Amino acid sequence: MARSTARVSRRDPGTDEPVRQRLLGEATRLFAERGFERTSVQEIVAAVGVTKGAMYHYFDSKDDLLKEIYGRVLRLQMERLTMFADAEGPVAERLHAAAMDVVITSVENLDDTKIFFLSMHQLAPEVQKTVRAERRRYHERFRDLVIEGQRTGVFSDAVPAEMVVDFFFGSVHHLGTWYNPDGPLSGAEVGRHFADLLLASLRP
Amino acid sequence: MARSTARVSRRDPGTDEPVRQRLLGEATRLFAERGFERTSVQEIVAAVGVTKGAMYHYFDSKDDLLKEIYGRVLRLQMERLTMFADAEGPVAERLHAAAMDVVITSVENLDDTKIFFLSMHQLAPEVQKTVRAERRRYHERFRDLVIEGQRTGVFSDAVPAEMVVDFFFGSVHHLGTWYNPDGPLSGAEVGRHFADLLLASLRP
Amino acid sequence: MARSTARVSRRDPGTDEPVRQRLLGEATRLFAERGFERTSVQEIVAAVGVTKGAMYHYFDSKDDLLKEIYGRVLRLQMERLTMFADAEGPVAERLHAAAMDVVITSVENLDDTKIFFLSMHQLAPEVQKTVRAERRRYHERFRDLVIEGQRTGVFSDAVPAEMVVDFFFGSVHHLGTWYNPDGPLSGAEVGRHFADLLLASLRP
Amino acid sequence: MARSTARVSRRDPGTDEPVRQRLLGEATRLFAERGFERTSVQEIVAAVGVTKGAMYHYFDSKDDLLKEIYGRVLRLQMERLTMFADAEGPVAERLHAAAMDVVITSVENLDDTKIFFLSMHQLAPEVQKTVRAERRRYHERFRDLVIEGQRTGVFSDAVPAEMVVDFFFGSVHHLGTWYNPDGPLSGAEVGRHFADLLLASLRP
DNA sequence: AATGAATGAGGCTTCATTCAT
DNA sequence: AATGAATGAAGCCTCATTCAT
Repeated sequence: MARSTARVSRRDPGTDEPVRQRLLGEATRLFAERGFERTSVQEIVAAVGVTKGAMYHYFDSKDDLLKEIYGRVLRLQMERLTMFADAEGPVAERLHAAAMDVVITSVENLDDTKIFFLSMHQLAPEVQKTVRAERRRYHERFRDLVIEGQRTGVFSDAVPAEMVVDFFFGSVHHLGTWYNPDGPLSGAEVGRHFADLLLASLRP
Repeated sequence: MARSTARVSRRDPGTDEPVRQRLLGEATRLFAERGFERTSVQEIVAAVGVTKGAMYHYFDSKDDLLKEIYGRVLRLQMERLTMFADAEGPVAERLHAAAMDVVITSVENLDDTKIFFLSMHQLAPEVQKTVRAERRRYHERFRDLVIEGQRTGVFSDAVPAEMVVDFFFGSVHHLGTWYNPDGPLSGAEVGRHFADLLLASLRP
Repeated sequence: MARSTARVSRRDPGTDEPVRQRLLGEATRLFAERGFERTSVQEIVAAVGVTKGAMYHYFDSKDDLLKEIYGRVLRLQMERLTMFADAEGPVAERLHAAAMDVVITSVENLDDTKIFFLSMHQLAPEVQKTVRAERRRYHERFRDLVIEGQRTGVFSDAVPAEMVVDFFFGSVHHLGTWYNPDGPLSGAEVGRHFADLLLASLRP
Repeated sequence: MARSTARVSRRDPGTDEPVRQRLLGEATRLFAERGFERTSVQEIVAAVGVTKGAMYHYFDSKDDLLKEIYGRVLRLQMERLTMFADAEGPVAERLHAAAMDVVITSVENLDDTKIFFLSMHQLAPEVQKTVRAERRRYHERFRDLVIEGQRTGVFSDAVPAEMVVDFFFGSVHHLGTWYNPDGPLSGAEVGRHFADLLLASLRP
């Protein structure tokens, strides 16, 4: 029940009013916990302590809430990937760091991770398209690291880079299904293992 | 009222009534296409060409339809895994074959794959528990193969077997998200790549 | 409060179920009494003694109810006009009879008359177009009688036939605004006066 | 809270605040275009470029806006009728002029004409009563002209004066339904035709 | 003179399910 | 084996209005 997205409110201090952020926060928590369709607007506003009208003052619709959540996730993930991919150092190190980080971030915002693949259907077709396009760009950025390593002979090219990326991100996205924040493994530990597996599978 | 589930076992194509199977088939297609909650009973029966009464003759509820789908998937996957795991030959070969097969089967029944992780929320809590338990047994059977290899020194034990399995199945389950049957890659090709990556990551 | 549309149920005996007709009847009464927007679906079904679900079993939406009412009115009026216009006899007599009849029918179905011009806005654009087209055909049929009289010299052509028709039907349609069934004037009396005025204004 | 209506009398273009007039103007346009209920306060203020608070500063309520519109129409029409009825000259000429003028005025303020009969339902009962009373006085003033002509033998009394007036005004009020300012007919032309028809129908 | 956040009531509609036949 | 009418609960959303500033 930890509000996984608490860090988001730091995003734009000054502009973000409390109520809007609280609505987004509770919506995230509830969508992750019981799914978009099984969460009623009534439940969200009750959790925040306002009325429906307030929600419709800040958001166009229930779908709009979801859209905002997707936007937030996409923005955050791309930011972090760029940071690691553009760093200095050997490609193997950069890939390992980026891989570890996406696991850690996914675990820190586990609600977002759950929602991302559970609720794609609920987005309006055109929004879905935007999300997928943004997602593709993200994958491509990651894939380029693999290709870079393959070209320089650091990584094996037995399996196409594209597929390596799909393989890896499938694992990451499914963290929402099984990872338990109260369990024995920290996000960093899982991240290290996942990154190790990725790098191991790429050894020439 | 509960005439339905009793019949499930006689799934021989010749004995089974067409209507029941067609209902299950269309439900699977529609749940995969647009999600459980966004599919109405009306749409399912319309797709089959019968009325609601017919559906409620064969199934207790809309949830019951979903339960049947889960049952079918779990049964099939366990059957196939057992077949490959219990075969003769070196553990590396058996693991590779099982890994490839689960990909191929997931791709052949892509709708089932999509539904499995999309609709877990919709199952009644006790059914969810059963499904998770069955799923755990499945993972354990797979994990045992990895452990066997680690114990015999064929596989590295740098990463815990449990985690290797979670890593691998995350990738498999996410096939529903990106795999396109009309695309350039056959299920067998993806299966081979995935199995190769798994084995590569386990090299000592 | 007389159900002005009672005669409609004779339209298709055998096919029309009681509930559907009763819904249409109460909707007509209430739309005329307080306007479409100020009548809630709840009020309609309460007046009939069923639940909302029943209404949505027979009609697609509240708008659909209105559409049906328009269809009924248009059908009835065209039928009657055709009957009088196609009769035997001098054109002056036929026009007088048709004019009288439209007044009598408008008064007998006063609720329909009120609704017709009050609720055009509420129809979906495409339905509105259909209604207007049908209405135009009706006017043209009437106008043709005037033209026939003008061509044969029975009527003056000082004012264009088109305008004579608009002039006359404005009066007819506004009956809903002032006519009181419990007042001193019968529909036939008003009809005679209106028809007399029409014919008088057409004297050469 | 009731600061608004006091101001109505100072309608001199120079003294009046722009905002109040613009609100009334856009409200008139929108009510005519899509009906009172289908126009939201939000749409009105957006069209003017202010916020809701501004509207509630000048008007007590949305209904108050409508009341003002009715008041404006009633005042204007009575003013003009009085002008023509009290003029010099034979009654036939005065009636013809008054009849023509009401058509021209109705066409010049076509939005008002549309609203008048479309939105009567939306007025509070007591306001409705006032409007109807004022309207009756208006009709009576017109009817008196007809009676004057009938008594002096200039007009036929085959049809009661009351009915002649209802007949004529039905036509006038319905202009909002069909008259198109961009069409081939000017208001004056329609006015002449309508007045001619009225006079023709009254020929002894 | 005007804003913008927030309310609260009410509206339309969807839908899984039941039941008599 | 199957129909079709009907229910009842719940859901999303709109909107006129208020109020502190």
